[in-house]
Amino acid sequence: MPELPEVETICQDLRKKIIGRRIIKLKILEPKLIKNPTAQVFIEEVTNRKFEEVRRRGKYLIFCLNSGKVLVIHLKLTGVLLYLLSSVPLTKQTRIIFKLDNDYSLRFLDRRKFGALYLVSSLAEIAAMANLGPEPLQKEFTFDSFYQRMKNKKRKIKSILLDQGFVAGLGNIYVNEVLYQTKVHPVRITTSIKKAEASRLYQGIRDTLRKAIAARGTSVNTYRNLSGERGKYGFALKVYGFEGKRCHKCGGKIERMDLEGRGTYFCPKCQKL
DNA sequence: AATCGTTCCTGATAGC
DNA sequence: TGCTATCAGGAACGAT
Repeated sequence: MPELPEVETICQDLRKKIIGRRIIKLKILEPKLIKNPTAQVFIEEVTNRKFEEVRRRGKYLIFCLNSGKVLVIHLKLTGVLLYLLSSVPLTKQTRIIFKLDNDYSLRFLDRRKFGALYLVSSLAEIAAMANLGPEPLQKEFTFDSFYQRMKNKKRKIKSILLDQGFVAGLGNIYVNEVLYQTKVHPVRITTSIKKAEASRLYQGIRDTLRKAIAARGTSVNTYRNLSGERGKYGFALKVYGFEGKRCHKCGGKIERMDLEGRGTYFCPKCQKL
């Protein structure tokens, strides 16, 4: 599942490849993925426009076009963006193709069709984006506000870290890893979290995200970068997907529980309730 | 306010 | 072997 480090990796690669490029043809094989205007209007407004800027906000990719409109893509669970020579044969999971003015295409693949594309005049038109919390690697994400906002809620720590309105960009893999690293049980209630623990969480979030970006993301599943390569952070994972395996800190067994529909991995000895 | 269940979807896998 | 049921989960949504 692409989370902040994966989307950031794609974003960095996109900047190098598509800035200044014109979209000369757009093929939508799966119109359902276009959430904002109709697929027809989307095609009309994207075709012949140039990519001027690419940015990331949370898990959203933001493409500013030279028309002033903004294309937004969320990869959800299985979305993949590939920059390929247009002559490369299409694969089965290809859903949308942006043919560029240089023999290359930007292709959106999505095995499970959960992805979402929008074309808007302002990001505020996308409600979920308007409600996004701070960017964890930016200045706006301070320890004081992180701790205060946590204290103002009465929720499970794992739920709140996954909440995009609390902090933008974390997903299930990195939240499991951060909680394990910092020895905080996923079900701990935010009001009971001590300042020292919150501090470890805050640092852990930033540290983990930075390292994962440096490793170009995690490819547990379908994630691939723009060139179709896997991220290397999967080798650094310590709990996610390790049910029944030994905890490398205490030698105990990693357990898995269901928390609000998400696979939740933890070491019951290191992460006490 | 917080949580729960449901929906979207397909491929991998477990079980028979 | 080959079928079918189950599971994975980001985020929106409605209900409790």
